[in-house]
Amino acid sequence: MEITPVMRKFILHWGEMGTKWGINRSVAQIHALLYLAGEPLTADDMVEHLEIARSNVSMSLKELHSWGLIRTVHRTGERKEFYETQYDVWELFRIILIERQRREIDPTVRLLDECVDESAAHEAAADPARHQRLVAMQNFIHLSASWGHRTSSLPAPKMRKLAQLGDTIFRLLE
Amino acid sequence: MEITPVMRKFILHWGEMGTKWGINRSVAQIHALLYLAGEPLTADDMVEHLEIARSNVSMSLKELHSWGLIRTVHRTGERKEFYETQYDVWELFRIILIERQRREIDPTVRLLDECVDESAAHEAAADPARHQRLVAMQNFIHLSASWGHRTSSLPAPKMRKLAQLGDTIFRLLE
DNA sequence: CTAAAAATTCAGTCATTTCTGAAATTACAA
DNA sequence: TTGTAATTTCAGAAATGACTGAATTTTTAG
Repeated sequence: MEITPVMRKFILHWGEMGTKWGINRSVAQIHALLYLAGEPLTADDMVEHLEIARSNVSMSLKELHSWGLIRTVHRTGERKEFYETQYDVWELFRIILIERQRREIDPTVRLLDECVDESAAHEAAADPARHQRLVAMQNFIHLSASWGHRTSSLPAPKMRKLAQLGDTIFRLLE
Repeated sequence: MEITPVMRKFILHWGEMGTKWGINRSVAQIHALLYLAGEPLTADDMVEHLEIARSNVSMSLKELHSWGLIRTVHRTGERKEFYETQYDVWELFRIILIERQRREIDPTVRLLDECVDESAAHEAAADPARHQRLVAMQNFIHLSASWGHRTSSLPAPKMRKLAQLGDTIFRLLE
């Protein structure tokens, strides 16, 4: 497997994009590389193509594993481990949605519930309007979380279908 | 205006959340403070409540301005400037959506279009399957961008309505 | 078992981002 | 104008996050 100019371009952009969304550059680059490669790669392949340290690859693979974005593949007659990602973009989207939900949205839901409860108990009387703003934010986050959960529990083909329903959905608003 | 325990809790969490999504902690905290305050505040208020340097506040306000998330308010008889944010969560969501679209999604659409074009011209023949994966990613990003643009050009009340249409929409999938 | 290969861990280094304080600029009241 | 208050800028300090290389652990072929 060789890196073509287009692959390099995509991988570099994906890495930058990752950093803007709170994802480590190496992690994003490795994922992009695996997606484009289309076949399982070894850690040493990644070292060679991305020019990063072996230990960095190891840590990044661990991270990708914890996200459920890659799996380890064994090849008969090969001692090294190979790593592979999902090739279905909708499946990838689903996995990332689930994880961000679990790591960031759900804790925020909990925090806002706590804030609203504590506010109701001790602070709402002193400033009802502020309490209302907290509740408004709570509602927003709850609604977002609900969309996230429902969407991510859809199988990938249904998610695609939902996304392609754009026209129909926006027509409902008229 | 005094900072209550609930306000402090919310502001600190918002700051942490910001860092996980690529937004500077001080910027997120200031925004949270303004949202909860419910009234325009001066830069010195922020220095006092968030315990950060005046210059940091100044830079962060500039950043919030560039996102269109705050506006400057003048008070008669007051020499200082006051700053205020939107209090409508849907309006806030709309503004953030537009900006992230403009800064990150749209450039990614462009990059993927370029990648697919260059691939078609020079690389697709050598590896048609990889070209197809690029196209799949391009479609995904285009679809996301389309949703983003349509959603963010909806007025806030319609956005809320759309979000609350969850049940109806998911029933369309059955 | 043993030895070599592969993978992982982690302390320390490097790079980037964030934050500060001093200085410069701008705004405005007198 | 002039002087003072307010704001902004920016160079450098501090903090954080990313990455490396050496050492350790795990795996497996012989």
